[in-house]
Amino acid sequence: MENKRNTEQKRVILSALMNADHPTASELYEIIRRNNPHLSRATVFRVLGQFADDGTVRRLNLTGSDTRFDARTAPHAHCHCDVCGKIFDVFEGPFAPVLQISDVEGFRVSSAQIEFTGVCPECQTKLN
Amino acid sequence: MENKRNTEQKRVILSALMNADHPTASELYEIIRRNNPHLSRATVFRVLGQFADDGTVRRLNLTGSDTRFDARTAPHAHCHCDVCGKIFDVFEGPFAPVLQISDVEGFRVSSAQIEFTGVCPECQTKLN
DNA sequence: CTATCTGCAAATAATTTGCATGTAC
DNA sequence: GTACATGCAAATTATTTGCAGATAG
Repeated sequence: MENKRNTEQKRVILSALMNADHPTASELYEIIRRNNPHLSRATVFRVLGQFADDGTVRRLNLTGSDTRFDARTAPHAHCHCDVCGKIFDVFEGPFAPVLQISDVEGFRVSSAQIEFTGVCPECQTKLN
Repeated sequence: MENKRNTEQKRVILSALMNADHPTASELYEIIRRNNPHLSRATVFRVLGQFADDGTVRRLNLTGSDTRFDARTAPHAHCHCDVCGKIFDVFEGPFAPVLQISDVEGFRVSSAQIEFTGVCPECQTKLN
């Protein structure tokens, strides 16, 4: 029922998301707006929601309350820096197998999210 | 600077949270309200925020956008059922070591969150 | 053509804040 | 006594929705 037509707006939104760093819907809207003043905020929310529902993008619920979006759909974890606020994608590591778990005590798992909170290498350096 | 005084409201809020199931601030407010009609919604938000900041409770960013709170501070993962919406705490499992990771590619980890999304055992039974 | 989409503005819902009063220490 | 806490209502902010006009297929 969702996301049936290929529109200019959808192309612009997806392309902007691929070039952005885990933005919220509003942040992405502000970016898009510079080159597409007519594309509305409601459309950004609507289209991101559709994309998330049909698996084109991932919806992230990270520290900081606002929902963020990620165009990278391959399983990966996120590292959220408390200092600079940046979010890093991490595809490999000892946690990787957890992203593949399909059963937890009888609970049938369809997807897993891992978020690490802390301080990124760059901010560690600055703090010294 | 935060959470300096031990007030009746803080005691009521913490006690209600310990008996509730990962509620949002508003959900907890509705519960508390039944027995404490004078305790205000703003106080619930304010106190939960302080408790989260000083480590008394955990702030959860799970699927569903609204921030939830958890009085269980020991490291554990969450399983979120897509069908009934219930959230289950899971303390043991192959993912447990991930909750102890302190370094991810140079990123200094202070805390980790793991959320599994899927269908709980009870809902699996109902679906058959 | 016509079912979908979009833009706009108004509506919701969550969370925060200002400020006067209350109270823990 | 005084700094901190609370209640209330108003303010903000994020997100959703209704609807009329635009457009993909």
